[in-house]
Amino acid sequence: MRHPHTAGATMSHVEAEKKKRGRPSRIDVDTIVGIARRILQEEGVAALSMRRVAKEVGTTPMALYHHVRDKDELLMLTLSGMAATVPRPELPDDPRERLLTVSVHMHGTLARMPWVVEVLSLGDLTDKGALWMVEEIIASCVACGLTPAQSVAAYRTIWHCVYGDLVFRQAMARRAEEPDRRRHFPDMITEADAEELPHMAALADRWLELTADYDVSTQLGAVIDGLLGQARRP
Amino acid sequence: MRHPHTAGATMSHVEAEKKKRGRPSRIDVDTIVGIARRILQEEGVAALSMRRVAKEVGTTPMALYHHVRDKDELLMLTLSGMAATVPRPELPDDPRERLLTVSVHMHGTLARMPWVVEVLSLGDLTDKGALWMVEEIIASCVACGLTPAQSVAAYRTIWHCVYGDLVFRQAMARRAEEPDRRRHFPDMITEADAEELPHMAALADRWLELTADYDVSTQLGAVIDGLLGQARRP
DNA sequence: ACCTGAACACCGTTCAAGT
DNA sequence: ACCTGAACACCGTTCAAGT
Repeated sequence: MRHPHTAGATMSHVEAEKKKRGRPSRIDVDTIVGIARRILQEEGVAALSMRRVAKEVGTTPMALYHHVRDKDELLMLTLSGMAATVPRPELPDDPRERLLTVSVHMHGTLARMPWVVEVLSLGDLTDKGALWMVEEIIASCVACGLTPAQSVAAYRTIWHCVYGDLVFRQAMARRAEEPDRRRHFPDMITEADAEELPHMAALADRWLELTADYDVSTQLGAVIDGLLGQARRP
Repeated sequence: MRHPHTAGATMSHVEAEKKKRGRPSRIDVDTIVGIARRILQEEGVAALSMRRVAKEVGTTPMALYHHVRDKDELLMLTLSGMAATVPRPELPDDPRERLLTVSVHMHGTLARMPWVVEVLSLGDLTDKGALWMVEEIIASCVACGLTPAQSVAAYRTIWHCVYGDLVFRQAMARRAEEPDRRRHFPDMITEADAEELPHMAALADRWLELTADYDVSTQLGAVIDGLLGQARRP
C-alpha cells in the first residue's frame, strides 16, 4: 500500500517509524491535522497557512515538515475521517428513491462542512469513509438497469450537480457578508437589453428570489430521472 | 449604472475621469487587464499577482491601484469581453436540441479557457457578452413548457453540470502533469473492500478508462431530458 | 530522529511623499 | 491626478546547524 494515510487513520510514513527508533517527537500528525481542521472549519482555506498551524501547535513552521510532506499533503490529511463524523442515514429499498436519498445526503453533509468542499476542489477524495455513498449511487444505477459505464458516468454527473450547487451557494454567502460589495448580476441587465434578452429582462426583478428558491432535491430528482432514462435506450 | 466596467468596454471610474483633467496617465486599465489576461492564459490564476502584472506593465505595484480597486476587481475585469472572442454558433430550431447545443457550446468554450473557470468560482459572471447563452437556455426551457421559475432552476443545474465537469477535468489534468504525484483513487480500493464496496471493487481496474470515457454531451442530454420532464408534472 | 533559525523569494496593500 | 518608495504584515519552503 503506497499511501497508508489515505486510510481512516491519519498516520504518515514518518510517524510510523517513530515508535521504533530515534528521539520521541514532541508533536504528532494527529495534533497538526486537528489544529488545521479547526482553522479550516472556523476560517476557511484562505486562513490556513503552515506558519499559522505551527504557531497554534506551539512549534516552528519547519517542525511541521517532519510530519507532512508539504501544505498540500496536510490539506489532504484534513479530509480523512470526516465522513465518519456523520451518521449514515436509513436508505429506502427502491433504487430510484435510494439514489435520490444518498445524493441529497451527500449534499446536506457537505453543506455543513464548507471547507471540505474547498479542499476537495484541490485534489481528489482521500476519505475512504465517504466511498459508501459512491457505491450506493453506482449500485442503485445498476439496479435501475444502467450499464456499469453508464452508472459511473451518472455518479459523476450527480456529483457535479451537488458540487456546483455548493460552490455557488458558498460564493453567494461570501458575497452577502461583504458589506458594500459590487453585485454584478442581475444589476447589469437594464431595460435596454429587453430586446436581446427578453426572458432575462423580464425575470431580472425576481432573479434573487428565484435563486433563493432553487431546491437541490427537486433538481437532483429531475437529473436522476434523466440519467435513469438512459436504461431504456442503451 | 453603478458598475460601468461590467459592460463590454473595460473602463473604470478612474479612467473615465482622466480625459477631463489632471496629468495624463502613462498606463491605462486596458493595458493592465490585457497583461493580466495573458498571464492567466499562460500560467493560470496562481501565477497572477499585482507585483507580477506591475513588472510586466513596466510600473510599480502601487501604480495599478490607481486604475483598479484591488486584485479582485482586476480579476473580474479580465472576464469582460471574453465571450465576444468566440463566434456564436448556429442553433437548431427545436428547443430541446437548442438547449443541448447551447449547453455543449458553453462547455466547449470554457474548456478552451481554463483560467476563466478558475476566475468564475471567485465571483459571478461579469461578462455581458455571455448572457445570450443564459437567455437561450431559459427561453428553450420555457418553450418546452417549463415555468419561468423552473427554467431558471434548470439553467442553474445545467451550469452546475458544465462547471463541475470543467473543474474536475482540470484538476485531473493538473495532477497528470505533476510527475510522481500521489493518486488516491481508485488505488485506495483493495480486495479487502470487495464486501463493503462490491461495485467499486469490481470497477477499480476500469475506473480511469471509464472516467476518460465520460462524455459531457451524453450526460447533458440525459440531464436535459430529466429537467424538461418536469413540464408534464408541474 | 527531531527540531530550530536564518534566509530566500515571494505576496496584497497602506501610507506619506513627490511631480 | 498620477506615480514612487519604503514599510507592514504576511506567505511556502530550503538549507545548515543544533541536540
